[in-house]
Amino acid sequence: MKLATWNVNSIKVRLPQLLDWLAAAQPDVVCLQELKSADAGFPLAALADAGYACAVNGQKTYNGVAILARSPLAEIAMDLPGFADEQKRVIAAGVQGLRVVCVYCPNGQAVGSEKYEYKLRWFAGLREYLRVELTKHPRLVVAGDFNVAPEDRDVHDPKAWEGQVHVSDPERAAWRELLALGLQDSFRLFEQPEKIFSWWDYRMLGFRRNAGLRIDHILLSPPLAQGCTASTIDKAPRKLERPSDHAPAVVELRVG
DNA sequence: ATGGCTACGATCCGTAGA
Repeated sequence: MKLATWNVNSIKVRLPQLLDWLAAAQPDVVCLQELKSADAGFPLAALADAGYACAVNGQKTYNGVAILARSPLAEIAMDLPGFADEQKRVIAAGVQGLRVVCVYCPNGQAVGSEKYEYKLRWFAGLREYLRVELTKHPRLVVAGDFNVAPEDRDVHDPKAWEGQVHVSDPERAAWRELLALGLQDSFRLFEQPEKIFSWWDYRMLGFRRNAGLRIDHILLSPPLAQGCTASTIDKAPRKLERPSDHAPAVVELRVG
């Protein structure tokens, strides 16, 4: 099974690129973030024509997440239970014997800001949610835009980014608390080339200079990590005209 | 020089992303 996550930065603008990418990459399951669309504006029909069922937790202008799958989606759940939040950042579903949680973690804006404090509270809520999910679903995938670069090797210029939002110690500690639940960063299950990133700033020729961060991740519970045969980032869509600023992260899983 | 793009929803600029 091929499972992917992609922050598309507007489903409306990116739909043609998404359809092309689905046809080329042939993923079985795709987690999408930053739809920037209400449920009513989500292109269900176009994706059905492409062979995908969809579970959507949409929001106008900001946020919004969805799971696409070539097999039926079951037990769809929205948001973090017990964490009051207007922002649509989480959707989960059962698919092909897996539990898939799609997340769009807060950006945090700047260390010390109100949004940064919200980000840290949100991660605590996510951790508690995933702790419970793992007890119910041993075969768990958590995929999405985490807005955290876990280590300095996930940052193009660690010196320039030192202490900044996305790399600060409290954010990285929140990330490590997710791993402490027993989840594994699929990307680091394998030997990887240096300077592989999933996001590049639109400004300053970020992509051309490979001035990026690895902030889009696919976490796997132990039984799934054991059956993971590849974890990569597909830079191809980032090279197109009018791209998302994020590239898809992709895993190959052996599933029973 | 703390900016530089891009998307959105409001106008002809502000908010947000990362």
